[in-house]
Amino acid sequence: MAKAVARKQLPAGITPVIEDYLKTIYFMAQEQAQVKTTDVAKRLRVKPSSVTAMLKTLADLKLVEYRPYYGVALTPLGNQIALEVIRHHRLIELYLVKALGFSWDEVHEEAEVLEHVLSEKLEARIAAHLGDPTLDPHGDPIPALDGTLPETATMTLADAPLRKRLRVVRVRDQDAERLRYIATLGLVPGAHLRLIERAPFEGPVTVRIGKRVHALDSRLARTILVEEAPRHPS
Amino acid sequence: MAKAVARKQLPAGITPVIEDYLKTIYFMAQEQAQVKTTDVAKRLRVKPSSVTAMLKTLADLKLVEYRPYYGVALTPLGNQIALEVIRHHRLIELYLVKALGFSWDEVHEEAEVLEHVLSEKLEARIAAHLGDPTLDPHGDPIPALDGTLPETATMTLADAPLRKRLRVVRVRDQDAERLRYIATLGLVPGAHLRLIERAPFEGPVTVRIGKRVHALDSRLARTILVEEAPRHPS
DNA sequence: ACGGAAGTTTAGACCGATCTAAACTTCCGT
DNA sequence: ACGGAAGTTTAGATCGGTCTAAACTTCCGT
Repeated sequence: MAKAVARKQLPAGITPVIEDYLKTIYFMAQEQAQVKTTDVAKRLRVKPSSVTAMLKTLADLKLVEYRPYYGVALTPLGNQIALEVIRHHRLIELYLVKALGFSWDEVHEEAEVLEHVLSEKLEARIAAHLGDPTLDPHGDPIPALDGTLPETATMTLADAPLRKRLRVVRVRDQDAERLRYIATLGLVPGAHLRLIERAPFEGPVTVRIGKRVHALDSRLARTILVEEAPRHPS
Repeated sequence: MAKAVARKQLPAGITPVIEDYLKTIYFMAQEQAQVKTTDVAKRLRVKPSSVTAMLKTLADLKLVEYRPYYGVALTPLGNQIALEVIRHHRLIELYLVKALGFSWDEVHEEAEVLEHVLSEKLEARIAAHLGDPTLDPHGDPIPALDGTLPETATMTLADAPLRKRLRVVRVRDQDAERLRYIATLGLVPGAHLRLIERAPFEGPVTVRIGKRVHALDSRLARTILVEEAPRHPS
């Protein structure tokens, strides 16, 4: 009982909250050049002043480079920790689906909590049990132990070529409702489809999956990553 | 990200720390009539003054009955929460052994952390996956959802009858080192043995397990619960 | 080139959980 | 029956993480 949560090796005082900040900064850095206080605050649903305070703490711990009024960036150490947490998250998501029958829209929430308390030992057993997987249930790449991140396709359904045979490789969404909707369309990783039509002015996109045809909002289409599929059906 | 950890239904502000206090008080109450501040402090490895502070908090939350200078006892509500946490703990222990190949000496530590973050949904899936088990890997009973606790044998190896055929039903120890030792002796739940001799003055106890004979310290023997085994081998 | 809006940081407070040091109870042995 | 040791509680501090309110920067548009 009581005993402190032992953390692998490096820095001692890494709390779940710190892990969340690092993860957030990590994700935002690959969406925008400058990661700013307010952005972090919005994502984490805290006030900007709280973020400022935490950024100072993180800077003291050498986890981020923080320049007041300008922005923040992860140090190599901060980056490594972010990737470890993301690895935990995605391993857990996949495990819950594969081993315990969760659906892909349920696992994000669970993983959000568990990622912070997964011991190295448990992580290893889970990874082994899954055969050292590289993709989670949404097609998101699972960082390897050495911090390597398998890169995946970058073409979205919103700008894929018409008429070609495509395969869904990744669905970049964590909202349970939308994921359920997307699943009813059959737009899960591995699914094959063709882009029939793209309406102008960021309008909806029409796809055929099997025999069914669906119109998709372009914002939704932009969250679905695809690649050109090799000659003929699965 | 961020989102608060939603707790089932009843009281809102139940933190992991509170859960640990409740669990501790629960266990101590069945070992001794009076649960006193210092005892709790020792078990949780905090100072007595910290315990006093927390007991007041718990009393405000109607989780305990606290009488200064005398002692503390769980209310029905506190008891219920303690049992929920214990259920989590033991389900997790069993799951780690059955599903992920952990050994019985590794699981306590893991469960100690995970018990506080297990969602109701995950608990349900794990319980179902295990077929709604009633005993964890050490033979400790798993509280049912309704708070029912399957009672197990109370006869210890230290005061079991000589020469009779016995079966180990429970090993009341959480120390990894000792558990490993006990396992090498084959004294795991389900094992059969006979008590050969009991040295006087709380001296060691001699047992035969299969063909092997071992002398056990009486304190160790007292942590091993047995029952008389029905006619003939497993 | 400069004034104001938007964004950011500082100052100060709070809460949960812990600590140390000091005061207070309890109770046991004489 | 009472004095002291052991146990317990109070008082006040600290730490992590958050908040509000006020001050300060940045930068854009005129």
